[in-house]
Amino acid sequence: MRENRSARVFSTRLIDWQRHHGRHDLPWQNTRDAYRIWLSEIMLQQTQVGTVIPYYARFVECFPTIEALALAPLATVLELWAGLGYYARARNLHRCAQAIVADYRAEFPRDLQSLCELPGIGRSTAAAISVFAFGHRAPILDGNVKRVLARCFGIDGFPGSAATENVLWSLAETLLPAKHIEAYTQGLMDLGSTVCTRRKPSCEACPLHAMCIARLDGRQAELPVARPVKVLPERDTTLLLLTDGNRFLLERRPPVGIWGGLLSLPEGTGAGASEFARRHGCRLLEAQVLPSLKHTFSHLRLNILPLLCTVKATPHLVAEAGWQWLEHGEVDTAALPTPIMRLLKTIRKSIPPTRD
DNA sequence: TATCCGTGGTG
DNA sequence: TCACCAAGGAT
Repeated sequence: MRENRSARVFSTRLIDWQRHHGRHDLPWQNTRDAYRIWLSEIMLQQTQVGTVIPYYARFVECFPTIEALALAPLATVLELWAGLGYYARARNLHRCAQAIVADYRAEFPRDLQSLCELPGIGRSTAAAISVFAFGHRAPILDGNVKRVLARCFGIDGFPGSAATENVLWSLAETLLPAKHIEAYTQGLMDLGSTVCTRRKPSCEACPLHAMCIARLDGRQAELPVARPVKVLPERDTTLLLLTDGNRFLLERRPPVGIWGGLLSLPEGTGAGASEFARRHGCRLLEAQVLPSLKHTFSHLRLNILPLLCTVKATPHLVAEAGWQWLEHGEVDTAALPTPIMRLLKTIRKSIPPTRD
């Protein structure tokens, strides 16, 4: 009974706050187009709004409908996704579009269970689509919501742990209002990203401040409980950067794993550079060790040691399957991971174009 | 179930 | 420079 009243206060204040202070003009708002809502939700997974906006615009322009996306080659999808990270999302996006076209006549299923079974759509994303596209009652639980709930209800425990996450899901379910589910759901995310921020939350502007346990106890800085610290493993890798002055030699990465499906530079050793060049129809002219660059993933610190190999390519050389000679001018639009993209752009500037 | 998956913002 | 993490999902 008390729980119900608390839930009503929570949702009522949040909905009212969202109407006056929430975000209403993001590119994927003010539509019930499930395709666009889905696309935005996938891009927004672990990714901030400001980063997503330009990618979302390019996708909508290039693929106005889910059929257009389903019909596109995966390589094209990856090119547009390059730089956004978590590339499994792009592969799942493409597979999901094809599944919806093939199995659902290009219309998104309207029930939560069917949505959850589609590639790349988990419980929270399925709920967001249900709410914003269909107006259905379903709880989301992203990083913003976890933070708001952990503070407001004083939930101890790291939200990434299964036990704490279960508590948060139950809470999210309990709090759902009977009406205005869209404003409620959007309000939860807006509050988390603009008021109940990770550091220095603006509690004076919060519609929940009177009932927020973290604020009442002065524990805003301690909740939600931070991830347990662990040292990231570190790895060195030598990347071979073959160029004949006009082109770079790129390798298609395996479909799963780091940078899955993208083009990248082949791993190798300095000692094998000459043999490597010969195997690709080139003669090694000069090898130059470039300054190393560090790249931190969510689970790994990679120390990249680039080896610039200037080669003489045989005329009309064609790359083998899985390999690709990329013209210097094609670098900007290729499906390259960000550090490789940056590296190639840097090198390109320092290499005078050669003529045959 | 804990780990694997990118990148950029922020202080 | 560095830690921490953001509209999470798959395995």
